[in-house]
Amino acid sequence: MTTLIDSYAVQCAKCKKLRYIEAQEKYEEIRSKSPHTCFECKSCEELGDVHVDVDSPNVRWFLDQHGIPKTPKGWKRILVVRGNGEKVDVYYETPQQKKVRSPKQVAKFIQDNEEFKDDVKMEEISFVAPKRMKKPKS
DNA sequence: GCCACCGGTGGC
DNA sequence: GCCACCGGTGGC
Repeated sequence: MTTLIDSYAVQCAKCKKLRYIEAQEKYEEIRSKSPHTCFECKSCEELGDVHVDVDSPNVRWFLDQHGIPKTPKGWKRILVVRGNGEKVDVYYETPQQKKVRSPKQVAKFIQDNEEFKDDVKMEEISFVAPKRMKKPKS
């Protein structure tokens, strides 16, 4: 069974609470601007959405890097959690539903599909994977 | 034959 | 030592 990352949360720069972000697109928007533009809650008074338990048997937590570019229109960024739950593989799906998994393959795709070359730039693609969150050392 | 998935490693 | 990237292959 394939496990995909399909839920996203961000931390408010002010109150430090975590907020779920409904859509991947919205999440990517926030991530692309971070850390230069910090996310803030609409209302810090409201209770946080989630409590991170890195040892939870039900939920896996991965931490994303800042500044990953927004996925180009027509493309999909797919995050597959490996069987052991420790590592995530990043794939992109092209507008033709072809999966690519390295910058080299993206470059080749652009080369082979001249008609799409204006829709995607190498700088808009990042295979940097989120990392499994670990318990902070006490 | 394809491709989802994982292992290994070069480059940092 | 880590991890982005790629090679190889088992299962279909």
